[in-house]
Amino acid sequence: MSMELQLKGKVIAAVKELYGQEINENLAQVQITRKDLTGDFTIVVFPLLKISKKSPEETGKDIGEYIKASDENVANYNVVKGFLNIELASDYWLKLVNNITKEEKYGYQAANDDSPLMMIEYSSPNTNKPLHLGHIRNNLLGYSLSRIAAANGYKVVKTNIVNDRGIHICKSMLAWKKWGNGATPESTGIKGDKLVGDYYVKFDQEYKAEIKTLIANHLKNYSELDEIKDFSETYSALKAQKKTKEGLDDEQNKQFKACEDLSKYAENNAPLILEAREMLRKWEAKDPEVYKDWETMNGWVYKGFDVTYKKLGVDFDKIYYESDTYTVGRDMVLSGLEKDLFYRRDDNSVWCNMTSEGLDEKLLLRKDGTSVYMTQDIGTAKLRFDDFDIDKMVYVVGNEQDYHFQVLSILLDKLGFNWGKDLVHFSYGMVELPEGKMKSREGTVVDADDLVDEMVNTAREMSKELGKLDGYSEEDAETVYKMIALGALKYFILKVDPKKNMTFNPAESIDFNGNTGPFIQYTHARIQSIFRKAAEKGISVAAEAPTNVEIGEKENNLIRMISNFPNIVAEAGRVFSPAVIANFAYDLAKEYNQFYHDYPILFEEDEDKRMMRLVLCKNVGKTIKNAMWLLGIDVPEKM
RNA sequence: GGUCUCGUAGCUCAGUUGGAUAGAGCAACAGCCUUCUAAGCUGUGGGUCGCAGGUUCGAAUCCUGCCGGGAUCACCA
Repeated sequence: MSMELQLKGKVIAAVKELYGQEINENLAQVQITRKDLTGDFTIVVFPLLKISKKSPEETGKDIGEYIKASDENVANYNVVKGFLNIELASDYWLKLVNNITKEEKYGYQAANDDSPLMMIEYSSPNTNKPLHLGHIRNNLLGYSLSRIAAANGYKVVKTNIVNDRGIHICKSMLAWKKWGNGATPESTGIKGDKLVGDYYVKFDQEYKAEIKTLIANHLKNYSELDEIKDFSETYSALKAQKKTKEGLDDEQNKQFKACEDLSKYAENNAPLILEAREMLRKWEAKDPEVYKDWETMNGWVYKGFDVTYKKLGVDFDKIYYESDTYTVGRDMVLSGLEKDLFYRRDDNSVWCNMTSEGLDEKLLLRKDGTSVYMTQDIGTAKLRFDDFDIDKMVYVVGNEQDYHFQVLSILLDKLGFNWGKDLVHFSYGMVELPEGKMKSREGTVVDADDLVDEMVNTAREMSKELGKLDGYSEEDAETVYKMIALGALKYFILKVDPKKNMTFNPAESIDFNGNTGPFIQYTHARIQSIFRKAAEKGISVAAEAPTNVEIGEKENNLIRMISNFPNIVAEAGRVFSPAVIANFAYDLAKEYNQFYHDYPILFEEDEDKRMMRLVLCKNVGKTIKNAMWLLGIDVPEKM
């Protein structure tokens, strides 16, 4: 039982003994003492004043005295302004350290055959463009979550759903057919996912041009727009004004409606989009030529993705492809239709009425019978359910999809999936640039490969300048550069509360000093260096620390922090937040560096103290390593 | 407009079930390497926790209203 719980029990016992009243356990508040005050645990006495009918100071003293007398681990206590600080004996803490030493996987709970299975979906790329910074956040969060879940005793299956079909894929295929002249990754030397992405952009440019022409040609059909000079200027001006408080007057409203109509007409009737839709129909009909091109181009993209995934150090246990799941989804929807869960409109499209759940009506199949996003997710769920005995399903998907998952949860529940109702949408915030959202069509995205490469270059330059890896082979040094670069990037992303939007400024490169991954990695390397030096001096680290020495303030802080690590892991698992782990690792590293600066370790003359500190260092190193593993960050022996 | 979400130092972010004097890093300035790795340590300056009420012994944290940013409400995925 943890000391926190023990103290809680003591407080309850003390109140009963001293004031003759049974209290609810949430009145017995025990927390970790603030760093700037003396003590290890703090009991808040304010909630007890009504019962004690004494001043905060007196109440604190009463309870402090009782606890000190009844627990041999309690060395002393003090009362400050209604807060009772309990000080524990040195040997209590040192025994705790010796227990931690025994656990190599300290902080982790192992899964067994009966453990619940958590499936975590993350990444979910589209095969029409390369991965960017937004995907990086998704991948890093998903990967870290899977490790945190594993450390909390879950069986974990990491999964990926590849959006490999749909109109967006047809767009890049069509552009490549039209303007590609048979270009391949081999012929151009361009990475496959980027090559395909280039044609997606090309499509968009040509499409926009067609829309413009169409609008110009049809402007005369709209009498409301007779007078205007520039269509897009007028339209966006009206849009802007609609958002303001004044809004639009009747005349402007008519114009606005006309703009909307014309714009919609052009978007739906541009030759390119008609061709792309035709291509999608052919694809769904398994037209051999279209299908072959589709396979070829997706093949290029997968090769490109593999490179990026490897670079990021993420992987999957099972990959699903929408091209396999969308028909399953369609069948599910049709069977739901038979059971009257859904309904068909006159135009043949299929819908689900969710107004009783406070939501809208949701389209499940288009009038031409093709699938939409939601249909595919239903099919994917079905296949996963067939493949695995899922207890908990977690979707790592951006917060722009909050509504989608609300709907999906209800649909899956209606369709009889027992985990549908409490599926977890791990909803994370967007990565924004200082000037706003990233837009792939406008070329303002931060490319994943470029970013990692740039970080590795910076890490290499910095290491060489500092000369820390002299004596390492080129290959070994390169491994460390990559470790540091990824450490910086991963920590930078993961330390932020996942549900919040975060800002990334590409102009200011990610730091390697201060509250960063390399700072924590450095701390680990520093600790390992001590053991190398110790070995040189012929000092071996004992299995147990002597418990007969007094520990200092920094040592006490360190022990308290590492002993709290299992609670941190549990908390991170409970709220699905790698940031909790990241902040812990930083605080621990920071505390250790202060200790390192203030206390001699190998130079300590008292042998027992020296040994105690060495054992403590060992455990701090292990805790840092284990914490960073949960973030998917490796720590070096030397840097 | 409806729904959701965020607002903490110049910038990027922490802040536990409500708890003590709201913390880090970056940037700026001033120090510390003839002892275990200076990617480190120490110090200085920097705050109306968006605003106004409310609940409470106690509010950055909970409630209400307002202001501001973002997302979403597609036969795009």
